[in-house]
Amino acid sequence: MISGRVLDPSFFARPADSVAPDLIGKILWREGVGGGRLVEVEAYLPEGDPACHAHRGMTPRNRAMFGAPGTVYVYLSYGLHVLLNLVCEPEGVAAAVLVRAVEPLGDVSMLLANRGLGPREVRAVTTGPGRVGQAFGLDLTWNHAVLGTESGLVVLDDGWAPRVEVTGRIGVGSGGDLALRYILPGSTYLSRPPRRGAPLA
DNA sequence: TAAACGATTAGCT
DNA sequence: GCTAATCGTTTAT
Repeated sequence: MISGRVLDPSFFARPADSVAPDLIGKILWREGVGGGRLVEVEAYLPEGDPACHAHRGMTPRNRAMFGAPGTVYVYLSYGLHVLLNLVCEPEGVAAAVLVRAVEPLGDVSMLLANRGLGPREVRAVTTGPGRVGQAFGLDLTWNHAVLGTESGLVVLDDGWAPRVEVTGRIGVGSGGDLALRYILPGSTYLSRPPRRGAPLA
C-alpha cells in the first residue's frame, strides 16, 4: 500500500528550479493505475531559458504552462510520445518541471500493461519521459488537468528527503547545457545511466 | 497553405 | 552508434 501526504498546489508556487530538486524522492501516483518514486526531473524556466516551450511567449500548445501551480502540462513529442510536466510558479508565469523517470512502487501490473511489457521488464517501464507518459496512461486530454484527488493524479510526500544531484538537461539543444536536471544519485531507474567516470558522490 | 521540427523510443548494425 | 516512426505546433511563404 502506498501512503503519504498529498502535495497541494502551494508546493508548486515557486521557481521550477526550486521545486524540481524537492520532487526527487516524492511519489507520483495515479489512482487505479499505480506509480513510483520520482528519480529524474528537469526544470524549465520562464526567463533566460531558450529550451522552454514558453520562451517566445504563449501559444495554443504551451498555454497550460501559464496556468495555476499544480496544473498538468502534457504535450506530444515527435508525434508519438506524451510528456508530463508539472506547472510551477503563480498563474501567469510559464514554468514547469518535466518528469523524466520514475522508480515503480507497489503493484506494477497496470504500468506494465500500459507499456505492453512483461513482468520481467520492469526496468524499462518508466525510465524515460515518453515511457512515463505511456505507463501512466496519459494522453493529450490530460493537458490542463490539475494534480489532486479529483483528477486522480497526485504527488505524495512520505517524508523521505534524499540527497539530490544536478546535471545538464537531456535531449534539448539550445539551453541544454544549463544544470537543470535533477536526479536521485545511484538510482537504477534513470532515463540514462550515469556516464562512466562521472563522479559517483 | 506549405514546410520544418522536435524536452523520444525501439530496433537494427 | 544510427535511423525510422509519426503528427501537432510553429514558422515561413
